[in-house]
Amino acid sequence: MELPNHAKQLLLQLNQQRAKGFLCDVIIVVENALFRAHKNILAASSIYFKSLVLHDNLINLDTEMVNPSVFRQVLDFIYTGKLLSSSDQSSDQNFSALLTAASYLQLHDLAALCRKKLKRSGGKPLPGKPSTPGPISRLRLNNQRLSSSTPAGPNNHYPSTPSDADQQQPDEGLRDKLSDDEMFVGNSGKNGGNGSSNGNLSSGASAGEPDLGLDLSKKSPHSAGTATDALSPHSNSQESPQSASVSTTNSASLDDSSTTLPGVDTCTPENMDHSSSKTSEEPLNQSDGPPPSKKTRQGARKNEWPKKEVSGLKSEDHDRPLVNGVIVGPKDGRSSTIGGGNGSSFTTDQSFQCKDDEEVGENGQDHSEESGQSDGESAGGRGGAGGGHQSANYVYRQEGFEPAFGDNLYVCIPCGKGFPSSEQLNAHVETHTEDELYIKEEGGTFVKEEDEEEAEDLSAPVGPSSFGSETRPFKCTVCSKSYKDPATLRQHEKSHWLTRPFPCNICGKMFTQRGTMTRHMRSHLGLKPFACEECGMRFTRQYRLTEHMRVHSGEKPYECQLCGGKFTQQRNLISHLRMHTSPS
DNA sequence: CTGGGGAGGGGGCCC
DNA sequence: AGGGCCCCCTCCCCA
Repeated sequence: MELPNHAKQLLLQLNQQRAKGFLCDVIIVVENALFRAHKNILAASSIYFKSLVLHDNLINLDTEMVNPSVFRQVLDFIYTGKLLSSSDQSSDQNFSALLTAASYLQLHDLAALCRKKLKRSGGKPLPGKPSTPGPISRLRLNNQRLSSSTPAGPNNHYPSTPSDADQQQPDEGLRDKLSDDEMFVGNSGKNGGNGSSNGNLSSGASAGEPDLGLDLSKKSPHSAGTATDALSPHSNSQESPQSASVSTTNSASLDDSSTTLPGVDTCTPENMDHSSSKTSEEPLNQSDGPPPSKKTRQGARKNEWPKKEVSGLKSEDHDRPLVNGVIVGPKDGRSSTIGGGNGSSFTTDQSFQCKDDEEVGENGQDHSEESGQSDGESAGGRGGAGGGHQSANYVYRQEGFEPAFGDNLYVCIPCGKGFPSSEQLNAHVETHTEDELYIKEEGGTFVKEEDEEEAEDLSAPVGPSSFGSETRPFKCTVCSKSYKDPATLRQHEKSHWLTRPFPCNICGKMFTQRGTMTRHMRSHLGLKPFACEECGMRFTRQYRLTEHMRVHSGEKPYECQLCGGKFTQQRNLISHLRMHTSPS
C-alpha cells in the first residue's frame, strides 16, 4: 500500500515551510544573500551539503562557484525537483552557471540536467568532474560567472524534452504540459534522491570540502548544544513567546527564504522581483533560534533577542551596499531606492551599523558618532551596487552627514582626503600601501577609533612599558605594548589596522580576531551552547555561565572595599564603585 | 520617577 | 581556536 502523492505532498509542505522560514535550521550565505533551508533536505540532496550542515548552521558558499540568483534556482530545485529557468536571452549562461553550482554542491541530478540542456542547446558543458568541489572544480570554470548584477533573466523557453533513459518522468504526459519556464527532473524514485546514487558517500566529501562555514556550535559543557538544539527553543521555553512570531517574521522577510544582505546588488531585476513581495524592512530574523526564554525574573525580562537580533543588523542594513564589509557609495552620491513602493525595499541610503543603540533617522541619517566600533560600518553611505572592492578604510560619507568633507563625499579615511567620485577615491586608494593601514598615532589626520582608545585606556593593565622587556620582548611599534610571544603581538597589531580582517558574513561587522567574529556569529544564530544545569538558561559563552552559576550558588566574590557590599559579578562591583566615586 | 543592584548580551583583547 | 577576563550597554526589578 502506498500513497501515491505522499512524497510530493511532503516536499510541497517542506517547500512551503522553507518559504516561511518555518523550522529552517540552516542559513546559507551566498555572496550577500541569505537563504534559509532545512538541514535534512540539504543533507538528503547532496553529500556535500550533508557534510556542511552537519556542524554548521551557517553555510558560506563559495561565490566563485555560485551566486545568489543561481543558488535560488538550486534551492528551488532541491525542494521541488523542478528547475525554474529564468533566463531566455542567456539560458546557456544560466545553465552553465547552474552546472557549475550543481557540480560544486554535488547535486548530481541537477548537474546532469544542466549538462544535457547545454549539450542540447549546443552550449559547452563545463569541464571538470562535477562531483569534486575541491580545488579542481574551483577553477574558474565559469569565467562568465554571473555577477549578481547580471542575474538570470526572465523566462526561458525550452522545448523541454529531455528524454534520456535515466530521466524517467513520473508522469509521461507531464513533460508536454510543462510550462515554458519549468523543467522537471525526471527521476522520481530510483535513486531516491540527488547525489546518493553515485556511491561516493564514503568520505563524506571531506576531501573536497572547502573551508567554508563556521562551526558556531562549539562545545557545550552541559549539553550537546547542537545546532538544532541551539536553534530550537530549549526545554524551558514553553513560554517562549517569540516562537510563533519568529516564524511569522520569517515568513514576511523571507518569502523566498532568502534575504539580501547589505552588500547584495539590489539593483537587479531579479532581486526586485523577489523583493516585491518581500517586506525587506523586516529585519532578517536570525533568531528563529530560541528567544532567550528566561525564568522567573528573567522570564519577565524583555526579550532582547528580537531587538538585538542580528546584533544590530537593522532592516535597513540589509539593503546597504556593502563591499567587503564596507559601505560603498554610488557614483552620483544619491540615495537609491530600488524595488517597488513605499521606499520599503532596498533603500540603500541608510547607515549601516551594528551598534545597538544607534539612532537612524527616518531618512537614514545616522546621528551617532562617526567613530563607532567598526570603522567601515559606522560611516554613512548609500546606494550603489557596491562596485569595486574598497577596503574598510575607504568609506563614502553621507551627504550632509559629514559636512567637513564638503563636496568630496568619497573620503579616504587614512589620509582624510575627499574625492568627488568613487573612481577617484579608488584611484587614490591604490596609492596607499598596506603599511599605511596602520594608524598613525602621531597627529595624523586620521582619528583613532574610539573604542580602541577606550579599550586601551581601560583595559591597560598591560600598559605600555608596564612589563619588563625581558618577560615581554615583543613590542608593538604603534602603542608600545609588549607581549610574550610574536603571535600575540601580531594579534594585537591587528587592532591597529584600519581594515579589520574578519568580517561577519551576516551583518558585515568587522572584527580584529576570528574568534570574536565567530562568537559574534553565534549571536546571529542564537547559538547558546552553554547551558545552566540548574535552570536551563543558556549562554553564548562559558564565562557567562560561570557568572550565572553564582546566581544559584549565592556566591558573591566581589566586595566593595568602601561599603562592604558584595556582588556576584565584577562588572557590577565596578559599576557600584562608580557610584561611590562619581560626584552625584 | 529615580537610583541602585542584578543580570543578560556584545565586543576587545590577552593568554 | 578557544578560554577567560575586561569593558560597555542595556534591561528589569525593587526600594
